[in-house]
Amino acid sequence: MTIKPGLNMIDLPKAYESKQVEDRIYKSWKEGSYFTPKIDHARQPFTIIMPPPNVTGELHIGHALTATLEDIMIRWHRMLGDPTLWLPGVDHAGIATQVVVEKELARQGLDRHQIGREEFLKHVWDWVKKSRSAITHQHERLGASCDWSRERFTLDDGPVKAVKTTFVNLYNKGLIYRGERIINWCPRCRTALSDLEVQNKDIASNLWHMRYPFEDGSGYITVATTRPETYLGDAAVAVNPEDERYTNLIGKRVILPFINRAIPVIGDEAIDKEFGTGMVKVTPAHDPVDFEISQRHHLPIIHILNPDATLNDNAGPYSGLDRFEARKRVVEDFTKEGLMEKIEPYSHAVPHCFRCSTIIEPEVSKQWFVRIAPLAEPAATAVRDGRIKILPERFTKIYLNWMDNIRDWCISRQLWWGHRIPVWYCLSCGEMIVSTETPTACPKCGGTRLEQDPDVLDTWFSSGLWPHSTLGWPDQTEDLRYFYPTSVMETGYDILFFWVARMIMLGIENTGDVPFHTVYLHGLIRDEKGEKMSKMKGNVLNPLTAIDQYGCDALRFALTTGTAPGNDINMGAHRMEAGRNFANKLWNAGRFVLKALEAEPASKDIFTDIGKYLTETEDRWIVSRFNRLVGEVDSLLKDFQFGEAEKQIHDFLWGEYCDWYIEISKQRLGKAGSPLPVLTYVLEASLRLLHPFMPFITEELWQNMKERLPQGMLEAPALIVARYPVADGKVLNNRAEQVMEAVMEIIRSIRNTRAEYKVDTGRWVESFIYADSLLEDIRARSDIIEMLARTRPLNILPRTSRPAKNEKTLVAVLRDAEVIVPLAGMIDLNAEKARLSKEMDGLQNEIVRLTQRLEDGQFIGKAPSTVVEKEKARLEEYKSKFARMQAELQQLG
RNA sequence: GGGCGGUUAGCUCAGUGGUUAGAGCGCUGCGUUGACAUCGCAGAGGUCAUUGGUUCAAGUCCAUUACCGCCCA
Repeated sequence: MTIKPGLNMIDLPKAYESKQVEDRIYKSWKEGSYFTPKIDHARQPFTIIMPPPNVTGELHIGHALTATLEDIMIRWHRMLGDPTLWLPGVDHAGIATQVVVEKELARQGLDRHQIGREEFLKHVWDWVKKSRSAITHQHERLGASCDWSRERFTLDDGPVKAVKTTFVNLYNKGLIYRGERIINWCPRCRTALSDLEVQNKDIASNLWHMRYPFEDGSGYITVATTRPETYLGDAAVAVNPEDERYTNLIGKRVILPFINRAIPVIGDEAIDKEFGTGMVKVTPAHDPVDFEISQRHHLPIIHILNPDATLNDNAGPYSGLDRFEARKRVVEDFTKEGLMEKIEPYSHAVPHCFRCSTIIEPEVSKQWFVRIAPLAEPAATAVRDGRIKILPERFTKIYLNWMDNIRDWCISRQLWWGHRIPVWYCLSCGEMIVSTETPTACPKCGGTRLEQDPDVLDTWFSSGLWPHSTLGWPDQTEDLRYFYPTSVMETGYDILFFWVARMIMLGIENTGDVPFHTVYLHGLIRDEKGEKMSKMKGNVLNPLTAIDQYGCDALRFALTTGTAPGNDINMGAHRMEAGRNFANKLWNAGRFVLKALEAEPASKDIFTDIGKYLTETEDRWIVSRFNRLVGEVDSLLKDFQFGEAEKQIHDFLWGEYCDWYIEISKQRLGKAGSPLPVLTYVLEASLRLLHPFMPFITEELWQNMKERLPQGMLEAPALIVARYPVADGKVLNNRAEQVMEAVMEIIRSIRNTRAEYKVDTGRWVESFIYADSLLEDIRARSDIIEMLARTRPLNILPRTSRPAKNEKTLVAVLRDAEVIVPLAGMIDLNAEKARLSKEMDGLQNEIVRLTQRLEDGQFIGKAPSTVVEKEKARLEEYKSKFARMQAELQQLG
């Protein structure tokens, strides 16, 4: 189908109005079904699985960057003709969503425990429905050309089946186990967390030196700790067995004050002799290192905390207190009794919940774990041997370092929202049943009183299956066979471990093949001052607000242009203004050409035979420059350098097409030998080149152009499915480029002179141009020089006819010409001489440098001949220029 | 403690060994030229953090120091 342009020429507004364009264009793309690929087994597909945004609420600016970069790749490949799939989806986001819905309930005065699990989940599903449609809408606003017909949610039947199947398989292989280990407990979320979900922050605190009296009354020992309240759970005091100060103490017993429990002094190599007093309290239930010590010495594990981090009955007089209040009281009591030897300021890393920033309690707990090393090894190998390439490359080392030091992954969460662990316990005989199907009876005793494990899985467990679960795994679907392994995984570097690493591990485990061939990691978006965006700081940039204000294409431009892969981006109004201004510039260039197309009938063979319309030097120049650009953009895109590619397109359109070609074309428009075919050809192809980056404005202009051209000239029904430009080496034209460089340089030098001497804008000035090898070519374009430099009469003469003496004139010595502007009575002769001398100094330095280089046998011998030739040419050019300047200087007297 | 990144114009940043290092914004001057003032023309502004090395050639590669930031423990 074709897209009807929204506006007729007469209504084409002077400024680009994104609001009049974007929704209409997006709708037309959807109606054309352009986002859904056609499976073609003769062709290699290009596939991106979109990182599923959390269903917690709205997209933020980071999602906008993800969507933009992925859309650029997707649109580019679609235009290359590849079967292109971009599969969108949403993540149920266990903790985050549960927290959001709990807050909603709290506003209504409700608590999830009051309404029960089933009722609570209904509320969550209501939330999910609303949030999903909001996210879809936002992606549409961003111009995301993803295949909505394949959209997935992590709690859809397919992904659920994938999760259960994976769990059961890993369990049967012995790679999932249930055990009592130290985990990270968030007392606010009231769930276990994985090591990755913990953020360590340095906190200025104290080191408390506490005295424990010996049981036999022979004095006391002193231990140093950062958590004095945990003394209530101490099972021993440990010293390094090689610490001569204390070896005699090993085997003695000390009393824990106030609770009067006796514990032994033990020796263990893990103790750092330098830390504190060299004597360390051992709290097995609440410290990872102490837990390991307790395993080695068979110490009892004494829990002192309730799930909400109040102290339990083991805490004796302190039971019922909050952990921080307990700390205060313990310190007070020890101090009162003379048992606090000293308190010294001490800064150390304290674990915090990544989600709610509450201080985490390490805690021994019975949880489900993935035995990860057997999965990590093939995942590391896949990157080491290049089956998966990580960009920017520096992240490879970070990835491998993490993989090589990986620790078992705690996957159970004490939440209600998520994938329920597919494990049942027989209440009759205690048998554990691990199954993808809900069992009806215990296979061991036949009992029917079965209870499913109440916990759910870590959200990242299901995310880790995403590239294959979305395509249908464990079923061998056509999509899975055709699109897997996918092409690129594009996401932020902040979730390299959380997500990318786990997708690689689980992808290889489940399918035997890598989930994607390339990992492209983008940076974080910061505010204009380079600070991290956060709701707390109030410096967040809402993508929809930005789109409303500047337009989608402007936002996309701001997010991707002039940025380096993997680097953080400072975003703000200035960048988006630049994007909007560029869109407006392009819009007006389009208006100019479209208007001309309405006035002049277009030739039918513009796009098939542009060669015959290249009548003037500037035509050959712009077409040559454009095709150079196409080649450059092609190699940049292949190299994932999207920002640089976009910048070059921008520079060409603004700096060459608009600033020069359009200006020059005005003179010939509407006459015989009109440049309209060239204007049209270059604009049309430029729109195709730019389309992946700025899809809306390019489509709108392209449709407007299509409507104004004879039927069939533009074959594609829409720009989104038009062919991406391919560089045509036959139209590259060095001579045309050299001549135009000279012409532009001449124009600039005259304009420069006019500005310097404040010649009125409207006034014509006479000028003389002396040239030799390019003389005829320059003379052929004298009308351009006249018009753009406002110079008349313009005398273009051979160098041989240069008079021996000037009057007081202004002189510019250029690469291929000298320009003389006689401005009688206005010239400051001394200033002119100084300017020339200064320029000659710079030139002289270069001449010396180049001469030395070219006399250096090493350089001649080792540098590539093209470089040597280039340098020789430069030297000649500089010498010539220098000599001509010298002559001019003498003439000035 | 280990690792990584950054340090380039007033600001924010590109620069993937080979012209006298670029862009956007800001700044200065001029401008109502029939695409565009969301614009045009012209201009000022840099010892590419430091020191040393590799190379015919270094902003670019290697090492060092300083400062800033991030990740891991």
